[in-house]
Amino acid sequence: MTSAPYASRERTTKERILGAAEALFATHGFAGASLRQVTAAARVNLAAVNYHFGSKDKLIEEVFRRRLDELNTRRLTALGKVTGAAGTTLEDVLDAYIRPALDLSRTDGGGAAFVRVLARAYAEHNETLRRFLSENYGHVLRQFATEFARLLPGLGKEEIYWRLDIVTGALTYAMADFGVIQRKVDVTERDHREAAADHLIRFAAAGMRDPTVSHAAASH
Amino acid sequence: MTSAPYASRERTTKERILGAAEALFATHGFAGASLRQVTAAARVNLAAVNYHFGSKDKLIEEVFRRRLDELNTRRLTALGKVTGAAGTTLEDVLDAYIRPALDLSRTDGGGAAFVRVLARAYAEHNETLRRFLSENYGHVLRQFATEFARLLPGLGKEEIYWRLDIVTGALTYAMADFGVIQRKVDVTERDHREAAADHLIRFAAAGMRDPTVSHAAASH
DNA sequence: GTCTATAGACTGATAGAC
DNA sequence: GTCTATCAGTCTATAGAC
Repeated sequence: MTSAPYASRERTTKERILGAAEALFATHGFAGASLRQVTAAARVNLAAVNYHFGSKDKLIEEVFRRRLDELNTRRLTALGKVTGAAGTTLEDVLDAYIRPALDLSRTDGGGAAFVRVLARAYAEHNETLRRFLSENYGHVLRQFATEFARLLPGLGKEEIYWRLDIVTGALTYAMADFGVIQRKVDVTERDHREAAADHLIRFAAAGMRDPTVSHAAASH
Repeated sequence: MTSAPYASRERTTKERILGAAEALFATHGFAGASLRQVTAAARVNLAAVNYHFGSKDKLIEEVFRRRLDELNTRRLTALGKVTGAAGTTLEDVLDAYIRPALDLSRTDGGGAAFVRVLARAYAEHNETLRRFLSENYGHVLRQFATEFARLLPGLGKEEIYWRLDIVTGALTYAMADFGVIQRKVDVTERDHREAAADHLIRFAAAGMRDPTVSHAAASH
């Protein structure tokens, strides 16, 4: 990492702050990264954050919105391409759900940092943030659930959501590169993520397809 | 939650600090929870943390050690009971891996808070902490991998680790209760976690058992 | 072992010059 | 829109009385 990768002079002050904040929130967390660190990395004045965003909390919100809007759109576009088609497989739908997320994590210019910010957000367990995510992603999840239900007619709606939730957990973990599996020196970052996506999609497909239905689900 | 649940008078100052720290780190993160908040919740003096633990970082370490030693032991005990037996199924081994973790998350007296601390630790991506976890858990993971390899002779060692990593991701997510699935009012906390464990074990079993081997794995 | 008091550094936010 | 200077508050850590 170079000393000030977010200070590229063709970007605006606002964008530089967003980029620097994303990287520092990923590394140190929301509480752990100070506005002084952010503005120093962005090579802007300390007062610029409050001028452009109003407060630290508003800055955090903007960091999320910028990436989530894009991921949102890309997932639905991918789903639209396979939905309703005759030969659509479970793997196709899982691919539409998983791959844009893992692609984002290898995007140049901050995407890789953002997925770690997102993982932190889940860990934060913040109610305000959960509501924000649910409001912005709720309809995406519902569209995917509908398509899964069509492909897996043996499973009830509730069972579909349980399984989709497990997939999301494994995906979040994989995106943020939490895993114990260390990339080997002769494997590129890109190939490593590709391998992770393949493993995840196959694993998820097998789990989703499992015909067994838990008796515990009956209690709901 | 009562106003000062960790100030019970039959516990020592040290234990009260650990309990309060666990709860506050879960809610606000390591950087977000101050020693003033911790000592206030524990109803001890501010200086007591530095007297008993030396520093905030050492306190964080102790919060981890206390719970991980127990989880470690319980997983290996559970694995020992099913390992090598004639009728042992994949589900039995997964149960030994998953259930102690989810049990911990419903333990009275702080276990539920700790799993959120653990999830935060993963999100922190801290190298020191990763080494700490790897040193303390590496051998546990290896023992489980060996047993999975015995039950799944069609899969290579590397494939086993990829899949175990996915299971760990879904488990971490489920433990910390990140999921979008909200517990319904007529379902107890205990039943909800039981349902989550059942779903997770079945899903993981199907994923682990999948005979398909990724072509991407060949690049390793 | 527990307390008060405080050092010394850092925080987010803002007022006001340019 | 960007700057300096600063306020008012917080933080960890420690010295020293009891």
